[in-house]
Amino acid sequence: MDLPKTFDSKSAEESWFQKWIDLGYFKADPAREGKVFSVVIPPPNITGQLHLGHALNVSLQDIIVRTRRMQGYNTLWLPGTDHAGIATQNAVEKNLAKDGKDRHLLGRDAFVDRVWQWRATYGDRIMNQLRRLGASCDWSRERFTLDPGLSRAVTKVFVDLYHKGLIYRAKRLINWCPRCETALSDLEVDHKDVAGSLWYIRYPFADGSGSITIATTRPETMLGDTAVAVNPGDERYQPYVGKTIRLPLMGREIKIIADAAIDREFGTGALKVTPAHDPVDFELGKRHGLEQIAVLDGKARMNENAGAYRGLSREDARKQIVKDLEQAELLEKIEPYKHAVGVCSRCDTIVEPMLSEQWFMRTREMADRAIEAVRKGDTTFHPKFWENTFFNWLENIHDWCISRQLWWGHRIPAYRCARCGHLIVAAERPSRCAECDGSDLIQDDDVLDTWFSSGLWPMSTLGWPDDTPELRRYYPTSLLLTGFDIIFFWVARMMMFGLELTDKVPFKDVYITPLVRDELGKKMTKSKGNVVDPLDLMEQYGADAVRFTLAQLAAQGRDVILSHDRFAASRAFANKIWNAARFVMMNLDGAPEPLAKVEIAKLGLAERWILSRLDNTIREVTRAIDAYEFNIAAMKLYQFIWHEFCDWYIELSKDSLKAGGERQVAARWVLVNVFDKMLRLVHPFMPFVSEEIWQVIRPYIDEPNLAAHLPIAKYPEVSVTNPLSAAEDTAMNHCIEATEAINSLRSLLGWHPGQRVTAVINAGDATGASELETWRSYATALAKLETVKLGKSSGDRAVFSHLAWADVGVDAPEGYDFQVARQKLQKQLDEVGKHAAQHEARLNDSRFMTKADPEARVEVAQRFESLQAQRKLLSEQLRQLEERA
RNA sequence: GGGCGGUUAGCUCAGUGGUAGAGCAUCGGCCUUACAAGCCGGGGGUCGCAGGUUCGAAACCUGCACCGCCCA
Repeated sequence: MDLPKTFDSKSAEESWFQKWIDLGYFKADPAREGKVFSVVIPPPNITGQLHLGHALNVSLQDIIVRTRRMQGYNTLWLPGTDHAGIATQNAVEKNLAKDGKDRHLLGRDAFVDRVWQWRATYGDRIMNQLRRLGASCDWSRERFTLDPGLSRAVTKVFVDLYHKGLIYRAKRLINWCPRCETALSDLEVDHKDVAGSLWYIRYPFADGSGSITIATTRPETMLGDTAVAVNPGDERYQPYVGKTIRLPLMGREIKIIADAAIDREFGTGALKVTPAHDPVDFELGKRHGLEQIAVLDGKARMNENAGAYRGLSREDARKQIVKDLEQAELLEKIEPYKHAVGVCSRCDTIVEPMLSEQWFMRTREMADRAIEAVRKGDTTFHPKFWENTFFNWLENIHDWCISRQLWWGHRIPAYRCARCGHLIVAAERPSRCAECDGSDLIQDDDVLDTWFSSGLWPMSTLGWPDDTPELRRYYPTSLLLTGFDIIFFWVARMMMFGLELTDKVPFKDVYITPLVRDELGKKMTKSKGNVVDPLDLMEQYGADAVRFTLAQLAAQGRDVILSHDRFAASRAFANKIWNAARFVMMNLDGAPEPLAKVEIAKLGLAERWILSRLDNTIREVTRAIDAYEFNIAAMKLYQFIWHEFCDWYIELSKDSLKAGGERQVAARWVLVNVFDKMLRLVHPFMPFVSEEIWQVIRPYIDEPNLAAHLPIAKYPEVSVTNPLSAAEDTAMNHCIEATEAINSLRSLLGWHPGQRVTAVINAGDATGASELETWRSYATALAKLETVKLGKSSGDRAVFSHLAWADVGVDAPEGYDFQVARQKLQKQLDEVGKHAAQHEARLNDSRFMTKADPEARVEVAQRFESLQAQRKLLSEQLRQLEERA
């Protein structure tokens, strides 16, 4: 069968993925026997487009899922998306705004219909992009956080936790986004440093006896001030405590109070207190029983409590107030001041701390259980240091504000009686009020935080609260693989919910992926314009190369820094495998299908060597994947396939293939056998190229019940008995070292690469002779030798290279300038001399000789001897070269 | 302000106490019938800095610097 000269990634990607789906290879069957490996995808937003974070995430998940599937596990990888309350609502509102409309114009039901339409159009986009990457999810089980089943779970949890007292309603200072017009949780607020100002404002005493100067970063909130506070230990202000102030611009009388929380160093040491608009002031106000006066409305405009400033935006109000204070000569000074402001993580608008009645979840006990579960090792993080981040957040967690003033999401199952005001929390809308029997029950307008539903994801996607076969079989899941930025949003909340609702951790392992950065090491953000689109990369290099590169770069504990060279190298790697396949196929002309098995004992040294190297690769790749060391697994595969299989075994097989007869039969069998296993190992990393090739190799594979396609082929296992003895292993290593040394000398001596040369090997002991015979033909082929002799120099034209176990010499061509070789040998001698001196120094060091391990002493002594011998030989040869030069 | 991670070849990274490595890039030579997205060979590093522990430190400890991130 003829294969084209280069690998066409596109056609392979298109043809195979659909076929695998059609054949149902990725479908999970809870009824099947066997060990379980289950993963739920961290659900991306339906608003999202595939970015490199997803690509990395999904590539790594797919690598481990495909490996486990091939290893015979009952494997489930469940895909899906979350409804992304704020983000999706924003997207649809933006579209409406284009037509000059807003959601209020449409009304709630019509607007929600619009969002569903939007989802129908765009909601599958990211899932389709994951398919292009080759994600072997069970696509028949795709879930969405607003699916009926998942919504039922959300409602049940809300109702149950409410009745347990873990969910409650309270009036508190919360984070409010005036653009989204909704409450936010602490996590949805980002902190940004801004170059602001510190305004020093004089607050006159009511009795006209003077004034006290306060410093603030937010002069506009002074309209809501209900006190001025100083530290009780601050001598400067002690006499003023208890005095009354007339609040400028408002004329209200407020008191000066003392509180230990006041930082004397900040500003003047006297602070205005605005309990309705500042978290610190809120607490302070509670301690001192201060009035809470809100001066801003939901759009962050000054409200009816703001007197003359009513209707102004907070920005305009600030300007006007500063101006007015200046005019009243109450503004003492303005200093530049850098401070942090909270912004909405969705729309970047500055968040307003607002006094508001919201739903909260009590988190302390749930957080403690989650911490305990990780401490006990029920769930383990990889890399482990992320556990600190997890603990730290949970230890300092506050109650979670879970209500959002949005229309897109799970509406809160709470109903208020219009007649008596009684509150009922129930899964189904009650028909009558339990208190007054009134029938006019109004459901709470608010919806739940999206993370409330995604926190239930590992359970709800498997059918919880019902006791389904899926839940019994696949929960708790084996692994959650996600980015560190999601530790709080998902991991922590899934842990809290999982333990609270099922008494089990939701996943055994948590693998935290690194952050993907651009080639300059910068975080990719839309605003920087440095975002690399994985779809472009796939277009350019192929999905296999993208996957393989991401796996290679995913070293634990490090960020992934992109490098186009790496992608190109991976594409070259795919092509290398492709061409190795062409070689194998070219040599299977006329071979029986399948090939008859050849006994290991009848194989040549090279054949048994490559089988042994294959075993080694299987062992190391399997171990690395088990430890989530994807980069190491990728590296081992690369090393084996390119260097051991292609560079050495394919080259060595050529002779046997030409020879015909039993040697050809044996070489063909080894080629197919190794190639088959190799493709199976590489398949989880590069699913498309491996399948494309495996299909043409497959007819030659002799295996009972051989799978039709790679995704369900058996994962390779290490041979029961090593095909290679220790002595043979040594022999083959000698062969490789000698060949490399000879090639190096050929180059040094200026031989044309095609020219056959004469080499001599001086192994110095009797075993060398018989060993050489086992690999003489290999070295002859790969080092392009005319002859290779054993023993001392063949004459006066040889130049030597020194290996630990032998000297290897190559004859120089006519007219060769021995100065070149001399320089080279001198360099070698310097190197050996340096090392010898280091070893000698140790042996002469009495402290080393008395304190070092006995084995270390012996080792150093032996090495020194060997180095000395090398040094002697090198000097000798240098002397000879000098005679010639 | 508190915490975490990183600093090894031009680039991207391995390397957890005993002779500094890989891939890419670079340089020299090769169109050797699987592959020029290739083959063979070469050059290139005071392992961020300063102390300490140790017979011995790229590795372990302390401090510092720089880069990045998280939390407040």
